[in-house]
Amino acid sequence: MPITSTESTATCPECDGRPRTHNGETICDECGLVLDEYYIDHGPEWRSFNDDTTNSKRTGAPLTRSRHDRGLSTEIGRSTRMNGRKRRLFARLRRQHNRARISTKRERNQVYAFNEIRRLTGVLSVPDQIRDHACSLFRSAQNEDILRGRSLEGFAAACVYAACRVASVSRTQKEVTAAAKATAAEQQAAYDALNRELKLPIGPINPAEYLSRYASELELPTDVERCAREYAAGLSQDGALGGRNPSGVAAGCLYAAAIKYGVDVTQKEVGAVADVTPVTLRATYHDVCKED
DNA sequence: ACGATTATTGCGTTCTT
DNA sequence: AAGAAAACAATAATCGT
Repeated sequence: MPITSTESTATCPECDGRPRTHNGETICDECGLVLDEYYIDHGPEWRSFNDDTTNSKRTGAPLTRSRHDRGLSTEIGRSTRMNGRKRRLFARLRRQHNRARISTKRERNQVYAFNEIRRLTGVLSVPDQIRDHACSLFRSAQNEDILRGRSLEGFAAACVYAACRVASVSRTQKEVTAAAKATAAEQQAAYDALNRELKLPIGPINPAEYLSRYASELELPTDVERCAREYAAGLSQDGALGGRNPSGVAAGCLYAAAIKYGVDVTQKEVGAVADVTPVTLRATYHDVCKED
């Protein structure tokens, strides 16, 4: 999905400036007013696999927080004024209608979740392969019936996060939550369930997974990044990072490497991109200093 | 619920200009 | 000497189990 800045034809209600949509947010150029929080994808609809559901229904009330039975429902009422053939006919209709309704609801959920996953992977700019994996995770979740009572948005976010983890292209949970419609708690609940039921092959996060991303955000030279990678490898071999925040470890190694190469950055700056405080960053920085 | 890690805040110290 | 950055300590919050 392209992450582009596009001009909108409408003008900002506050100052008549030109709103732009960027990274999923529509923001006014002039006054910074956020007009639309969510990314609307006008691209061709994307379906995951060669599934045979060709006649998807896409009408009806918009899904809210998807508890199991919210959304549209049409019941065929029971009447005492019928009997005999007619009564049996309507019983059959009711049965079939309910079956059909459940199947379309399931499909609608899937379409909704896929769109959300698609939006998230776009905002977080992760590769298409991971996006597809996230969708396949969601289908597995549906098949295992672990969505019941939990929010769709949470599962969408959790699937994206999980797909990143298994592909070793980690984003922090915070990063995903920030882009997601789900709350942190919903995402957490969904991710826990996903992990528990599907037994995902997820090990501890290697701090090195964050290095290249942080390094490029700080515009550090490749020498520094490579050096930081060595530091991280050394620390993990010594087992010096039990239980530490991997994001903080990455930041510490990056900072240490930058200092060594005489690059001018502050702990505060490095901490900002890694979303940790200078204090936590310092902990591994000191460990690195002890190494040599 | 508990232990460890991390965030936050405040404050004296060190380094730079 | 002044200002910024790093260091340190205490307490609150959070996380993993």
